[in-house]
Amino acid sequence: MPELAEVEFFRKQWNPGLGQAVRAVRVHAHARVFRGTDTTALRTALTGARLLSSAAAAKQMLFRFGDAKGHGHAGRAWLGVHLGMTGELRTEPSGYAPQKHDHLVLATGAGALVFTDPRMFGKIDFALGDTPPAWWTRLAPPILSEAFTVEAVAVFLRRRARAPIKAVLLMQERFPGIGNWMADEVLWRAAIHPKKPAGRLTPAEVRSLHRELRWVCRHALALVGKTLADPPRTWLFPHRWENGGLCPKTKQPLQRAEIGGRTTCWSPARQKL
DNA sequence: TCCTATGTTGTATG
DNA sequence: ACATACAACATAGG
Repeated sequence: MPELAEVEFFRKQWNPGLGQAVRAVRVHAHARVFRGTDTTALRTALTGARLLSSAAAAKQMLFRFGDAKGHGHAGRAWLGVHLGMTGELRTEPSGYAPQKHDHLVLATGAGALVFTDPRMFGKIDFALGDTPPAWWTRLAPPILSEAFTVEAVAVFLRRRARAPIKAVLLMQERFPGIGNWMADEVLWRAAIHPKKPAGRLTPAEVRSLHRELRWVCRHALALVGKTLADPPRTWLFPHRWENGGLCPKTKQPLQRAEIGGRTTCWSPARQKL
């Protein structure tokens, strides 16, 4: 279920482990989530290391580990987590027995830090070093940062002029953290049809898109990022998969179709081509 | 049985 | 080289 705000919620689920030393590491070494990752190095480095801090950006999380004694820079390690479609982080009581889809479990004095992912579209990354890995540093500027300007959006839409705006909003290189539900929510609020080619948005629509992107990110983080609760019924979110769902603004029927390879919901009374 | 699912990536085509 | 479209990945649940 993870987009921007859900990722922030799951990041915090490992907070009980902050400051704790890792006593043991359980790994499903051959699970797809470890593709491209050296699980032996991961186990060696994290066993005995202390969890120092965590951060979330876009749909990524980064956990920083250091020496259990807190001195020296030898043994600094970084654990990257992407939740894919079905990934979750949670903390279980000490002594927890890993279940089928619990691909990584870090046993600490404050409980077991669990990464679970049935479909395994998620990914675990591991790196040693004094500085965060390059993939983390190179993430696009957050939508809620100063660097995310109307002009940056306009430039990007011009380059993707022929693609439907819905597909363009899913591109992480410009809209980090936006996923299927947030894209639909933003377009609905901005009153833009999801099939509209990105290059055909008017300047006013681009400004509106930029404004609603920031609005949805800010409020999703405040609601979903705190408790994982569904957004209220004044949002499109709870209506989009309902049979006979109605637009909460117009009270007219919602429509669904596959756009940009993803099922998309919109309000025809409000979003026109 | 068949369809769907809040994601990304490799590959083919233009 | 760049932009675009889509199958593939793997599992569970309706």
